[in-house]
Amino acid sequence: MPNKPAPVTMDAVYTKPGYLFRRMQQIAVAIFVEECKAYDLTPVQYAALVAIRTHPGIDATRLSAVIAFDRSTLGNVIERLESKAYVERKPGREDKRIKLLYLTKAGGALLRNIMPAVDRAQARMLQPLRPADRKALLALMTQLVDLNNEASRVPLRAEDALEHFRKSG
Amino acid sequence: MPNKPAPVTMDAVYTKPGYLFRRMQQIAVAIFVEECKAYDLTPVQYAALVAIRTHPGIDATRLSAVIAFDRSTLGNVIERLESKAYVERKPGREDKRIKLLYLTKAGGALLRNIMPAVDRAQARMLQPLRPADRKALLALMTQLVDLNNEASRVPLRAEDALEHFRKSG
DNA sequence: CGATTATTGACAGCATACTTACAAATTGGG
DNA sequence: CCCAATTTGTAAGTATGCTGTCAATAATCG
Repeated sequence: MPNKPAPVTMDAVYTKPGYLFRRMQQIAVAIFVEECKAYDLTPVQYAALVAIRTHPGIDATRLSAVIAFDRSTLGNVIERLESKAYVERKPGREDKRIKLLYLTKAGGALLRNIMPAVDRAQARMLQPLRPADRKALLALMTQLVDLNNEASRVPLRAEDALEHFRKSG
Repeated sequence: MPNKPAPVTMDAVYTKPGYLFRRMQQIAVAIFVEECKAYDLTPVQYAALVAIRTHPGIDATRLSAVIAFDRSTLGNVIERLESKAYVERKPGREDKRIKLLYLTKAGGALLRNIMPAVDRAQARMLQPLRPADRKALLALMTQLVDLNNEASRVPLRAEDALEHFRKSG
């Protein structure tokens, strides 16, 4: 029996969810960076700043759970934010291992100023769709990300992290 | 006039498309790597192999357009595929600058063998949704990626690339 | 034809994203 | 209370994904 011939098209890639998610992430980052280039801030750095503003005095491990980042990656991200003077690290009083994270004044000001650019970026990502389709896509993505949470190596642990944080903070 | 107080929640991140796309990409890669770990192949390497199978003798620059990868990144990807003996680089006859890419026998065999694992991975990504919602999400993502094609730094140029490739190939 | 321009692959550098490993510090069980 | 297990930050290693630049080669225009 002859083997099936190799397909001539790229459909094994183009029509698959994995490719579409990679491609859309690529596009989303490009749009974000373009809209925010006056502030020299990446999407990841923005998310970290928002999380630190929401939870002042959080430590790096809990922060990684709150924004679903790898702990190792986050170390470098915080270093860059610290070198730009948007974030401060202070040693923990009770636990000498941890370093508590705080926004500086410059960090808080940056977050306030960058908001319009971030909003423009987020709007542009869905702009090509009709308003009803934007809502539908957002709802489906929210659902899917939530239901697949445990599948990623660094699941989002917003609630757990907060609870633990309140105890020791 | 008092300023608006800083929000207490992470909604400025969690509910935004940028975050959802990053998160879903993270999840998609984790699922792909897990299903394909017996083959030690990443999603990017898989896409490159499929593209080379579809267009034997393509050069690196055209390949980057066919899978919407950065040209610089692609160099390293090809190096890894070459060191695993899945891909061969041969100098171009007419144009001495280019290096033509071909699948090796091992590369072709790998692609055939890995297909079930890739299919499992792609299915798992959408698994938590109801079938109708899977179709809807796929359709919306396909639309959005296509309509936003020019927004990314490395737009997909499947047709252009192919045309140019036929001329000189 | 000859000079400018464009293309190709390579390299360096920065930023995410993950793995494993490690030392220091803390916590829990016996 | 002490030892074992755990937690925390950090580091090294690999892999994407982007920015530049560069030299060699091609293509084009005057």
